[in-house]
Amino acid sequence: MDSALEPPPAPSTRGRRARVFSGDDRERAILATAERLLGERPLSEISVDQLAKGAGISRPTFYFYFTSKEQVLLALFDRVVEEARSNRGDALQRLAEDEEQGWRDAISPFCATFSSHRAITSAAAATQYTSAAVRDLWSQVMEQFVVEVMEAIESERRRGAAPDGIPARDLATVLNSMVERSLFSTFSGQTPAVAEERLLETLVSVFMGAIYGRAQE
Amino acid sequence: MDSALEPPPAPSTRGRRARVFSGDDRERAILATAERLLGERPLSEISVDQLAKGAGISRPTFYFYFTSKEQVLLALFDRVVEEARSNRGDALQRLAEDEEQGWRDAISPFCATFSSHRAITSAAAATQYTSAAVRDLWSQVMEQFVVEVMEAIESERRRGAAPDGIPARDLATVLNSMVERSLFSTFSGQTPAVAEERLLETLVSVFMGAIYGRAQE
DNA sequence: CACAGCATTCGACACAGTGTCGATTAAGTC
DNA sequence: GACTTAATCGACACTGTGTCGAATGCTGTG
Repeated sequence: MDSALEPPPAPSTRGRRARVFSGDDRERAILATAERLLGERPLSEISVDQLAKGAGISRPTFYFYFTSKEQVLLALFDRVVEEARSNRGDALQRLAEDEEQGWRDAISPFCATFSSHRAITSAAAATQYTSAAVRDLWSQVMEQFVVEVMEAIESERRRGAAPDGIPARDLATVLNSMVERSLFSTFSGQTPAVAEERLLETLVSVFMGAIYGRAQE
Repeated sequence: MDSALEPPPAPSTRGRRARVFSGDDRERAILATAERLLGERPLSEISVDQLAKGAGISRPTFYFYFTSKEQVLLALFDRVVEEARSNRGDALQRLAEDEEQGWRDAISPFCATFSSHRAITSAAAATQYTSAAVRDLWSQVMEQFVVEVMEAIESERRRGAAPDGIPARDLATVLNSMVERSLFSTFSGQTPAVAEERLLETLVSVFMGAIYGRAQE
């Protein structure tokens, strides 16, 4: 089972491609192969040839669909990012009801998305250092989370629930860095790392202390 | 200015070069070249040939000194780690006098070391994903810091200065992840990142809140 | 001083991976 | 049936890695 697709998919009639495989099929096969292989080894140890073979095409044909293997990862990661965005909910809008539960509900879907696509997210985190395109997408995603957390902190301070302190943007940034790095450590089995089942509670605890806890009085 | 060391006597271009440098000189020249080039671009964009040329030797000769370019980074990083260890001081032993100042003094040398060797530490952080040897050394270093922070937290809890809560080891781990990732973001100029001059205060503030701050009572 | 042995050096090779070009095929269009 | 276009791949040029074996000079011994 080297090929991700076997011969006869129903000759669906969309468009004008009743070829053996349509271009879309091939593109999906490449993406599926990449996701499978990323579960086994990092992108740096996966060659374009292996992606092509896995999708049942030759190496030059791969370049008909993607300009590099990094672009494949980018496409996969893009889908994960979309999923994360649609899952994120409005927990941060309901902090006034129950602060701790609100933060937990805000962080949780982030963890869940990372967890269920750990091969892709881990690869994306690692490939930041190699590919500018991946780095840009990653930092755009992080920027969005930082802004959301920052606004939530400011809102909590305005309503008097959280004390003033260091700039909300700075606080949101380091907390976000903590979540990012901790998720990566835990889900890629590094040492030291927090056990998966305690990670969410640990992160929520630091958020609570950092945002609401008044340092030594 | 390609060669890190110029041969004092001008030997004939052709044929074997006269032995003007000892092996130690050459090894140092390779390390110096690597450090210089890492200031300009990541390790993945530096070839063995460029390291060799920079040290005034041919590519095969490079392999007489190091088995790969990752080993060069490992040697550089090892020296930084030693420096960090010798600079770390005993601030965590003096938390009882002034908690906030104690944590600041404990985190500060860590920041300083990272800062003054940012090319090497950034490269080491990035190369974790490529090289198992670098990853092992890095996680060994992180493990040491986590243990020190964990013991300090436990000590603060014992003396009643900090409330009990989540396991000290877990707390120490995520705080360490935060420091690591924040330093990396800031010193490699990523977005989002905290400005260098506010980073230490921001980190200390989160430490104080997470360790001493009682979440909502 | 000769010469053996060791440290050091590099040319040349084999190999793996990347990215491109041009020719070729087959599907759909007119 | 000729034309167009999406899709395909063989072959090539190139970059980088790691190894081998043959030089070359230095150092110490007799």
